[in-house]
Amino acid sequence: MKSDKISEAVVRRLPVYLRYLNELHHREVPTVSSQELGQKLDLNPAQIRKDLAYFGDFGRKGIGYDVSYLIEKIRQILKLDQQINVVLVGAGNLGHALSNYNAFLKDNMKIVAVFDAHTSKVGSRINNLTVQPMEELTSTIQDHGIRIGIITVPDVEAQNVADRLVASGIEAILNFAPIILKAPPQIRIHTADFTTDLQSLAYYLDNGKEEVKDAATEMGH
Amino acid sequence: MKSDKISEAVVRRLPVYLRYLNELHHREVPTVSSQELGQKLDLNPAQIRKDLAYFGDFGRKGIGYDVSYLIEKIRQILKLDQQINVVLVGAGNLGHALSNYNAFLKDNMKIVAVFDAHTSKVGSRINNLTVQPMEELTSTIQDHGIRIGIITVPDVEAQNVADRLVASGIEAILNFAPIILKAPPQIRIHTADFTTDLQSLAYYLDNGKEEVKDAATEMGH
DNA sequence: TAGATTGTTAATCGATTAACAATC
DNA sequence: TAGATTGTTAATCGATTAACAATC
Repeated sequence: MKSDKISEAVVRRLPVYLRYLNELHHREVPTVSSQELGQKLDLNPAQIRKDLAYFGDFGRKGIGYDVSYLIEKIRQILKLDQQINVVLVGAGNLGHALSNYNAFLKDNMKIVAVFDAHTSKVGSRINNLTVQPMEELTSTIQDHGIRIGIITVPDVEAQNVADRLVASGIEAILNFAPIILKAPPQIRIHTADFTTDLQSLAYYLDNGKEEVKDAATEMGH
Repeated sequence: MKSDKISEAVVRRLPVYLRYLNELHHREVPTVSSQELGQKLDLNPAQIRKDLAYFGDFGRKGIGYDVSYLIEKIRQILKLDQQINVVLVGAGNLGHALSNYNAFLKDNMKIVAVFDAHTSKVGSRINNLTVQPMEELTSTIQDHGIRIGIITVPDVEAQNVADRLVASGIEAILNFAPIILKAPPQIRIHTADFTTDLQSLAYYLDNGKEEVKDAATEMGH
């Protein structure tokens, strides 16, 4: 166990582990090896062991990892052992879709407020939350101890919304607007930009179309 | 110019460059340096030059890059100089939200068909497309020459949908279900999983809360 | 005990950054 | 010409993987 600087790549894999561990737990599987995890998650077993070892000695030699115990530990590491309140800004289609994922975010993250700058949206109900006007942003964030903001507004408004979230004391932002947000360095920003995802996929389309059939032998399922 | 193996990291930056270049073009800026690009996109200028140099000598020493020319080149590299048809499977909230992004995907990617397994959804209109039943999946993909599939179904259905997309001749998949899909290696899969994004953000929340104020000096805006 | 599997070190691999000659 | 900026090589940095002693 060492707690130097954990790389973002490691941190991003933890929720992936957690998700599959939850599935195992649901199936009442008591233990799992890095081998099995690696196979299921398309990762190198050594990498998984190393990732986990950054945070503690969670496994048992010859046995593997106790599923329930590892779930508990990863949830602690990710701070999902406490409720984390989230605010969503932008009550459009995407914001609407995300607010429905509260069920998914069961691990103690919860969207507790929704905001929109447009009066046409304010007051409408989204998934038993009432869309609030931007004027109430700061007070709501502070009153509810909201720590994470999700931005689902059009790109031209995104930086302004980010600035307001930061000014209101938010600590991290998940940004769905296709723009690079600027913020103070202590604010963590993840950008979820599926236009970028989709366009980079296009690169891998095979225009040649020749030797595609040969490669089809090794099926990974 | 070398065309060995381009790493995925490089490919994923290209759409980011393209997006900002489009903005510059819109503002009628004629040329841009790697320096300026780096500043705006939070990337090292040397990295940008290197990324672009994989594909050709697009810049001019002492001048920088011609915006229009670079846009043209990147679109060619990403294969966005041709129309790429996309199918979306899963007409729930998220699918609905994404189908509205057709405007965003202006660079010649187009969602041309939407499918759902549930009879309650089939026949309804989404963004002037009619939701089709799964039985028509293969024929529609083949008739429209659809090459990319977007999966927005619940996680338990995702692998099955992926298998059917692959069997229908799709070449790449953008997966929004929180699951690791298995597919033959020649099928490119990108997973856009915002529960993972959000949970990894939680890690960076500062529970100490002490020296936050000091770090707030260097504002990146 | 024998087999399995961890935690960790060392080796490898790959990606980022610095530096600079070439040149617009 | 002098200043700016590319393309590219070399140096650095970091992440992944292999290997194996420790041990359940």
